Amino acid sequence: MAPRQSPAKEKLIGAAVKVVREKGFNATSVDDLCREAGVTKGAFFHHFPTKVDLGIAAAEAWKLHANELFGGAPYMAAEDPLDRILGYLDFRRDMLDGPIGEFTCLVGTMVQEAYDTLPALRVACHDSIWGHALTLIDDIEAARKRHGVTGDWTAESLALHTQAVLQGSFILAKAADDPQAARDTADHLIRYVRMLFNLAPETKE
Amino acid sequence: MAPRQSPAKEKLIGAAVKVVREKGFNATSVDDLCREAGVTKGAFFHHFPTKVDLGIAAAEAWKLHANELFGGAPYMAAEDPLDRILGYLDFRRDMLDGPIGEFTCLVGTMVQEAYDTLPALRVACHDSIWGHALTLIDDIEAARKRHGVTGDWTAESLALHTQAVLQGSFILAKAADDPQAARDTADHLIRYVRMLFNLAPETKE
DNA sequence: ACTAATGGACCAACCGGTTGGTATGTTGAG
DNA sequence: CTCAACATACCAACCGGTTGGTCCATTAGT
Repeated sequence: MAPRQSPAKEKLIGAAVKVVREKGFNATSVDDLCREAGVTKGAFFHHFPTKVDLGIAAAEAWKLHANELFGGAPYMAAEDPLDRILGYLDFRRDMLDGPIGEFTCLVGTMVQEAYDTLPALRVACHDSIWGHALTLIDDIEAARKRHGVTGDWTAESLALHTQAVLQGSFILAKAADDPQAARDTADHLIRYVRMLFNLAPETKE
Repeated sequence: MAPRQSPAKEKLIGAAVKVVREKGFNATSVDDLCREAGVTKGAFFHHFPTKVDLGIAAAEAWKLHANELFGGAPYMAAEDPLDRILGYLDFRRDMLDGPIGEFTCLVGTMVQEAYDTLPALRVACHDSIWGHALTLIDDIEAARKRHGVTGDWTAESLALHTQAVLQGSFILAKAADDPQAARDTADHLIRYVRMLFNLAPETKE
């Protein structure tokens, strides 16, 4: 019983998350992944038929990781759904610090390389991004009702917009080799959401 | 004199812009580029010492292309700098249509793969993005003065924010294999800028 | 309880094709 | 004649993936 997933498989997924975020999917070789995971090539192809399949598994693991990380964060305990949304955005902004490979998005990186050439991986990245955005929609809708906010936009499009801004902020951070521009753009996003909900601008500390 | 740059060089840069946008930098081989450009490998390495150098040249060409395209657009004739900004954003949104590889950003794609492994290419991508954002700053600053808008943000950060949102919208379009989500996020950006300048929401047609 | 068969996890060595890059030649304009 | 602009042929390294096998825990037969 207790099948307990084989350690090599988990180690390879973890290695993929780490190395692909640094080097991209195509530039990461199977040997790179095996070296990082501390397993042999035989083990790799025992668990994954192709390199793309590991990418897909990593995208799925990434979605689970995100939903666990953000679903269990302290701000999720707030009673007002708007506070949960603003708490989420603050949390995302404050994450934009330290080494760039440690706060950027695995699936956003992969889908840039895969969208036209590796359709199965593209779908896995889509599911990962949309799956995370989905967790925001209910709170956005609830906050809208609670605070009587109307406007010509949908909860889904705003949820996706937050993800787009964050993905774009990662690109700025990578281009500048500095997370400051990413934080600035996250601040604009926060300002926008506050304006949509008729809140005063964030007070500077 | 009119040295007229050698045709093979121009053709290779054009091929790089096209193929790298579709497949990414690493997945694009030198042979791919030569085939697309209709030149031989000898011509390639006659003009570019390495593949990365072609990437850098393509990033520079991309910046020139962007500044020409947006600098010469009709909305640039508007007298009010705010109208130029809003015209620019509308133009960017309306571009989000057709095949994905034809409206996405070359340097945004490349820098995702290059930021940690190919520093020279990362710098070229940075210069390309920042160089384009720079062209927006003066209008933002002028619009701010003209319309008496204050607020806790800088013209530079807003210019970069517009680029981040667009880059993020490309990722959504690639993930979904559909530009609709990209247009929706561009609409949020437009709504945000209008709110910053105290304008009423865009009227639906 | 002992054993033989089964099958998943894993490994080292290897394979053919592709990669970025080079060496050497050819051509045509000034 | 010279020199830039190409073209042809080639190479060593690396790529994703395959091979044939070992180790070992579980299970079925007796």
